[in-house]
Amino acid sequence: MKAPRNRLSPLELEVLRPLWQLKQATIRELQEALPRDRRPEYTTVQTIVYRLEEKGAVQRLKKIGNAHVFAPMVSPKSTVGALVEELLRRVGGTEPVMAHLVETGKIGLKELRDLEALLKKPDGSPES
Amino acid sequence: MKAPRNRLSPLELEVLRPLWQLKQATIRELQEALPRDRRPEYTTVQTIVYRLEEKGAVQRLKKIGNAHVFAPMVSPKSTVGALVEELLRRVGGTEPVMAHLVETGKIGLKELRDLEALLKKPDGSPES
DNA sequence: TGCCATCTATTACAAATGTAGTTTTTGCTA
DNA sequence: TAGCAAAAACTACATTTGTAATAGATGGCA
Repeated sequence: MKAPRNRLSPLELEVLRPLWQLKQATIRELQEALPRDRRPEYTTVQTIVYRLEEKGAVQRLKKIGNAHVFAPMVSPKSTVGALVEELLRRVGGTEPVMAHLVETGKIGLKELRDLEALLKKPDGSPES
Repeated sequence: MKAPRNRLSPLELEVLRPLWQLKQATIRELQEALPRDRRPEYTTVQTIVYRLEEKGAVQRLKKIGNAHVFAPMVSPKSTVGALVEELLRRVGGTEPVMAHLVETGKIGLKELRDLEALLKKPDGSPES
């Protein structure tokens, strides 16, 4: 899976995320996977899915009953990667981001040590 | 300085950044502060500055000759903070972000140790 | 086998964003 | 003080995004 042709809008990403979880889903399922508060109408989700399709981020996999089943064509990893890279460009590098994470306590000693340990070990054992 | 009323678009942030550096500047100066490649027309920068003004992110400070001088009304810290927070929401937490930074080598052992040291020391000595 | 619930496909539209042209004002200089 | 260069103000417009309505197709059940 590679990066989608275009950047994904916030709502597009919101719809894509449950699809990563479910591996494959209908529009109805994607709509219902969204939190009951900010859950758009069915046709809104439909529009978003169609746009994701145009952007090459999802694909029609098959049909069940009269409903299409969609599958993601981009991985969480590459998508998140692109978003992070974009942020880094926008704020001017890694440093301000790390500063924020540390200052707000989102990253603490424990997390840092975990990462360090992870770095010293050759590499990704848990191929999640 | 608090967070601006609304979120800043990418281009708005690009224009705001040199203003943080310069502390205060005219539209012309802001335009010229942008990299020669992607440098928009004067009136484009003007529009962006006006929008930043509407959003409460900058303010007219004074007039020099016939030109207005603008000053930032939001700090880099709060603005970057908001952007990072938004990213975290969008990708679902700190972890995927850190994973990306480590995997791409943007954060290495050295950086981790620096941060650790920084965390153990009470707090920000270098009030940059 | 016909009907209805459910989908699909198509169309719409306002707000935000990027981009810039045109018109009006203004301050300095000859 | 008149004119001009530069800036300010205003207007414009295509694209993207969020949001959804409507019209047309279809498959399963009575």
